[in-house]
Amino acid sequence: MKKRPTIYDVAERAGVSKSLVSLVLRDSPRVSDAKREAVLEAVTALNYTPSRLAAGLAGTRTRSVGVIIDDFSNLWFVEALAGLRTALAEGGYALSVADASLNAHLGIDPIEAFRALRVDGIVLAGEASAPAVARSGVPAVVLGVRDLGAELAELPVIASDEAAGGRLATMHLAVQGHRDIACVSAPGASAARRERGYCDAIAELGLTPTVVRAPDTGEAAAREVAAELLARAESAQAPRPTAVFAVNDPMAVGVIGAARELGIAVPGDLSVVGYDDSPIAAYGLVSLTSVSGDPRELGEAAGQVLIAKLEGGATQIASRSFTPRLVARGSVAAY
Amino acid sequence: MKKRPTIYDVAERAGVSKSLVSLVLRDSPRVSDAKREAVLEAVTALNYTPSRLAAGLAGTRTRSVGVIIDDFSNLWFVEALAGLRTALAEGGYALSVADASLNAHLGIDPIEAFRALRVDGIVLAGEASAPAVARSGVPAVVLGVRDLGAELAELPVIASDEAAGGRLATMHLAVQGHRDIACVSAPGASAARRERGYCDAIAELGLTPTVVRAPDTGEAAAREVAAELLARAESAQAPRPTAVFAVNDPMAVGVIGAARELGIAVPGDLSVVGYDDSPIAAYGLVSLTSVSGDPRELGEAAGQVLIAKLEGGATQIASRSFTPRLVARGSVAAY
DNA sequence: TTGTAGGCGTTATCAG
DNA sequence: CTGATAACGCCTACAA
Repeated sequence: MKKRPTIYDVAERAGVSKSLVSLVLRDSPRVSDAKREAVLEAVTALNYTPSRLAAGLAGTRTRSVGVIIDDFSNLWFVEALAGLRTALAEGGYALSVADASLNAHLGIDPIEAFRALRVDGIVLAGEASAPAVARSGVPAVVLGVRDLGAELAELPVIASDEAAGGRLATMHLAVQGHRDIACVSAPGASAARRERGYCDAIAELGLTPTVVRAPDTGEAAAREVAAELLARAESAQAPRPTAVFAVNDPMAVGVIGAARELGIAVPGDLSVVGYDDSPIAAYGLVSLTSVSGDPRELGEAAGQVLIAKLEGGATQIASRSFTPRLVARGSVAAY
Repeated sequence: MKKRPTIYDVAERAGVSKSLVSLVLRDSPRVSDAKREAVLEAVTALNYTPSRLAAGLAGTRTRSVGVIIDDFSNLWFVEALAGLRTALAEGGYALSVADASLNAHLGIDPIEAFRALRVDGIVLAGEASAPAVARSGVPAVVLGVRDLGAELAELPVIASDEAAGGRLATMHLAVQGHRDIACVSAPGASAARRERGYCDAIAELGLTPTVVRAPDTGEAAAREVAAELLARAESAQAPRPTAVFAVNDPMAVGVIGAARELGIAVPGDLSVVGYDDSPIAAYGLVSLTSVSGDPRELGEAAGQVLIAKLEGGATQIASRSFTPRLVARGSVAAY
């Protein structure tokens, strides 16, 4: 097994100095075409791949950024990641991702891992600890979560306005004539913001809020609490809702499932709105009206803000908020 | 902004030499407890994080492996990744992931990127080009796909026996008394293997195969072809199937959706089996019987095989095949 | 058990 | 424009 070719090998084969090779590789303008071609030829001939390790060590930066993701199984992150990649690719940055929940389970600190990698910047996607990242001293942006920690840490926050999304969903139902609109919520900062949007809208409309909180954000938990909510007799104090806003799509599917088991037709007898516009919402069997935060757009914005921070130097905080939109499908009917 | 502390700083503060620090960090046994503690104390006091860049450059390996994933949005990979992480964490390996489809779109070659990172090994998850990886000379294993390319390249393959899975699903339906069992398939190697399992089982049972292929692996495409399949009048030549095996869960949901639109009850008039046991299969609204390949177990196995290959030296090919199992839910009824 | 010296493959800084 | 030369931070013999 022969050793990898180095920049020396390339230089020798091309008949130039090592520095010239380095310049060509980072396409500096001040290189004669002849020499440049000679170098390029040598590179391909030797199947040479420059070492990022050495480059990072010697240079002032690694041109890499780390992304800390809460939970990979959330499709939201996948889209956001795609947006990030495209934005960062333009700046020539490579990105490496870490799964916060899993790494925690394994006893690994992703921030520490990224410091060891000497990443130029960090993107915090999800409800991870912004203060810890800020303390690490690595330039960072927070993607998708507007919480106190991030703002205290003075990190830019690129987020969807989830309260506005909750409001949007609720208003959509109200416009369809619904007045008994319930909210199936869950633990977590994200759910809390969506729920607050619901409450604000309800208050604004002069209606009575009904919030039930499932023990977790999954479909099964939502199905159970929804079953209870829908099964209760139509008493004067708490009439059965004619519409439900669930704080995420799986939970909305849980609500629909519960309704179906009780013989309540959707959208005939019950309208349902979800959140995130995940793939399941588009399934024919579900056809769920949902609020979309366009995670891809968020990801791109986060990448741009981070690049600006890294290259522009002392850029301002530059947080950005995006307003979600409603994707209407077949789970809502007029009352 | 002060510079990062280096191993020199730690050594100085602890009153020892740089090499001793290096030994402590890699917990070599031959270090006196007193010195060890002094070093550890200095490390935390200085908030020192060793540079993987420098370590990789100087050492004989980087203790990192790259994972090339076909398409992040496939939940299957998420589980497999978790398994990989746990297995590789035991060996002290860090892993970095690349998204094949997205990187291709951006014009980046993940193999090249990993070579630049000097990863010790590569895990190929999905239908990427095994030969190219083999050519790169980096030790690698293929996770989840048994195709010709990998075997020709003499890479270990850790895969679920998908043909067995297709067979399993079909037999399950046959045991329930179904005789007109159709298969809703799609393009791709994976679907092809599952479909072949179906065909084998059908042949073995002496039944007539009915395969319809959707243009892609999505729910919508499956819904359309299923609608056509189910709508056709009960002619002598092609009776309407009483059961359908779909090569993945979203497609199965598409089949159920099509049935519902046609007023065909599931599982009353039509039984459906999916594949992958994705989260949606467990949703109450869907309650889909599905074949499970246990991707997490696969991931762990792949990690172990790769570690063996990296540390054991000249280990054999050591491919491993896992037999999937059936997860029975509510979408199948006796005929 | 501890310390010393050399080198890993680049980039960056200066002279030519 | 081009070509030496010194870092970069660590590992790995080897010597003490």
